[in-house]
Amino acid sequence: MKNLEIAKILYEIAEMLEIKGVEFKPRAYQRAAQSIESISEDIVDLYKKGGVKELEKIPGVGEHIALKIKELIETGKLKYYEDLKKQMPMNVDELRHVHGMGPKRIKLLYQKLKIKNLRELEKAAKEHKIQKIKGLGAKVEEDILKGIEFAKQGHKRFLLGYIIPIADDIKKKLLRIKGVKKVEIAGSYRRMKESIGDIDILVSALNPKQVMEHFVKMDDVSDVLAHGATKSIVRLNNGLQVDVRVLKENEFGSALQYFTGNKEHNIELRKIALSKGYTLSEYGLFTIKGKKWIAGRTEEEIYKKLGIDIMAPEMRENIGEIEAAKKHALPNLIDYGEAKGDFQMHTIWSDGSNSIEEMVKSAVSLGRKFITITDHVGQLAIAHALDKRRIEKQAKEIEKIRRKYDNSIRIFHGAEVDILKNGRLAMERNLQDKLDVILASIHSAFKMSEKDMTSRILNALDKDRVHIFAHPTGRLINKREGYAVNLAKLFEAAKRTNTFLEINCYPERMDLDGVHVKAAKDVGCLFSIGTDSHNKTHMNFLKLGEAIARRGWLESRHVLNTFPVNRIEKILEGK
DNA sequence: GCCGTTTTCGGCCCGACTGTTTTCAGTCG
Repeated sequence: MKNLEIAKILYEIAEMLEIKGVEFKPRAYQRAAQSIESISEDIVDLYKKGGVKELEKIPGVGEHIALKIKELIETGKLKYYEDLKKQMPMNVDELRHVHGMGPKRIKLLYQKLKIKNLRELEKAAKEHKIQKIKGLGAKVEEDILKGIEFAKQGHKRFLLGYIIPIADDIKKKLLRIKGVKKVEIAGSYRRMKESIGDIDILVSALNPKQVMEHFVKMDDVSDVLAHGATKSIVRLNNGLQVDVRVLKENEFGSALQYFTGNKEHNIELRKIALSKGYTLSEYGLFTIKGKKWIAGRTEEEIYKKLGIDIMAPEMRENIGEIEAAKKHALPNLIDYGEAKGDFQMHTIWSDGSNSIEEMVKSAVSLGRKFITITDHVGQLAIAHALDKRRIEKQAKEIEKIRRKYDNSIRIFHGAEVDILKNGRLAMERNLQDKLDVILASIHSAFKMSEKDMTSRILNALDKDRVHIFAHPTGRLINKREGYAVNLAKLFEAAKRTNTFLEINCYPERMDLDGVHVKAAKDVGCLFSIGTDSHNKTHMNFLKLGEAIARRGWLESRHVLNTFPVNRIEKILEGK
């Protein structure tokens, strides 16, 4: 049983309790679920290590939820959950994903119309039965139908790498409206989360109404979901939801703080505010008595008044940053622009679409100090994997290009080599020794058991010349889960063998992610960033890698890409 | 059900927008 499976069950329990009208418990289950989602340790390992007591150390997990998790791990089932489901004739999970369907309406529609699932909800709406219920109306019915349409398309999250240009474009459009002074994009975009659900934009302007008018009429808007005096929400043609709020100047900092979140981080902050006799909202920090305004113009002054250090938005996930900020022990994060080069890219030699020289030219124009050509080697026929003969030929071409560009950039000759099923690299050892950088990765037999996959990888790290273990979990966002691997053992092996863990920042991969990076850093691992570029425009993804590093609390000393090139050379040669 | 610089009981984050209403409940973030 995996963390995400357990979290999902806890979320479902929360939803069912909400429908039953139980107070406070839903929040408790949600909080526990959220917490379990965001820890990097395998919850089964935690339980094996220290039993129920160890589980209770997870924030939001107390005695009772810990016992329920124990039951899930040991029996694969949970009686409390099964009993709740028996009391709940409708498919709560399905109905909850329709925009506008909350617990109260799910309950009401079951009581009045016996609606149990999406299909029955759609039927009732089309037959106009919903608008006849007291408290609902024609508009609600229409919105439900729209919500069903959207839910049917699948509610995948959008990839940060592809959303950044769209968000920046909207920002530019808003800045062009007369009277607009400031525009900031908050939310998961500002936290640089690898996937985002919607975009939250904050505007400081003299004329809120006019901003709202312009915003809902932008090109590319397919639906207006809300249009108020200071807040509007639209959906773009690609399905992305965008929220805009207009604020007064002395609210801007508190709003930016609030809408950056995440939610759990904010809840913790508000509790701190209450403990100090303040109340915190998007409109500012106020005294409880008398509602006197204390702060809100900037984020800095809010954190300061709360007595804690301000941290980078990327860290605000309630995974320990507030405790660190209280103790003035926040890390000195790697900055954007500190990664001076790239440790993974492909060319027309394997499955890329640009030549080596085109990649080099592009890298030079981006100011990169080094790049690494890492075409595929191994069994990936689809990727035109290289064999020994072609690697030697490629080496000659790289040598030629090096002479041409020598002063402007260091070109490492590397390869991304498959780790075969038997745990050996698909490249003979004496050839490994001729290359500057060996990336090893899994591209086949994904479905091995965790035990077998773990020893497959560890074997390669131990016996072959592996500088970097690439895209360590193998996940593809929205497409497939990673393969089963014991990350604790992997991290320990990476440290023992001086293997860098890759932060692969191709938008679909973003692998490792921030949570795993933080866990690996805590055991002493080091990292390399690779864009995994398959054409020259992909090299721009490098800053996404820096973002993951920041989300994983890394300092520049943890990231090979920030080292001077001659030091990188020494480190690579040392293996 | 969880949690503690108001500690083992009594709280639990806060506000905008919408639709269906004549003052508010429900949903969302």
